[in-house]
Amino acid sequence: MMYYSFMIIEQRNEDQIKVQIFKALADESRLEIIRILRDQKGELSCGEVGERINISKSTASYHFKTLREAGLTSTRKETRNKYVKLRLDTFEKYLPGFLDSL
Amino acid sequence: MMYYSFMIIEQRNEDQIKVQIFKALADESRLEIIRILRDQKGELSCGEVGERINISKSTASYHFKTLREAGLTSTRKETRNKYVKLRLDTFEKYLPGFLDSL
DNA sequence: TTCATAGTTTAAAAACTATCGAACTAAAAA
DNA sequence: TTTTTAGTTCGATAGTTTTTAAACTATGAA
Repeated sequence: MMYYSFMIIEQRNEDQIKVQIFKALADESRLEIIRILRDQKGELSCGEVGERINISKSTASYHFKTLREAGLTSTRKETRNKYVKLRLDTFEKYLPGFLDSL
Repeated sequence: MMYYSFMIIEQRNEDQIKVQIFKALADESRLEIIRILRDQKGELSCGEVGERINISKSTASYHFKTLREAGLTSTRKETRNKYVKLRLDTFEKYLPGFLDSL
């Protein structure tokens, strides 16, 4: 029997993924961001979203990172802007029906 | 126009309720507790649940309080024990489909 | 009454989270 | 080339969360 180092690199398990998602959702500013993105039915730049909820740009950036790392949003960079949208696949998989009730 | 003091007691709004629920769900021990209670399809005492996931009784008590205050569980005291069960109404209202996928 | 059991509360430490301004980076506009 | 714009990163700070041991409460058993 051979042991490979990659064997002990424990894969992030499903509960840890869920915990990360719930942490990302457990903040009023981020719920607002999600609601804005849902209603927009498309992409918005980080700046446009940040403006609407009145937080500093560094705080906004922090929230976008939190959402992105939880797999709840994806971003696309175009010229100077960064466009954010919801990852509907993640919402569907882990929180079916949630977006409609938000 | 008359003003009543209760008018300015701002009602805990829906987002705050959701944030509290997501905070309660954002912990591996509590996800385990919820899974145990779901599979039990009935009540268990706090002690019985705590034993199954190997945490100290004060930590267990803290987690039960967190879940209860988020409206995710209810408890009934009988003799020396306190029996916990899920509040399916809350799960249905805020997280339809979640329990099945947990 | 005394002892044991089940659970809560408290206090404190350690880890984590949210926020902001300032400095920074990269790309577009002048 | 220089300046402006959009966003990220850093450092500091204030507040929150998780955990444990110890003290406490309430109930049932001996």
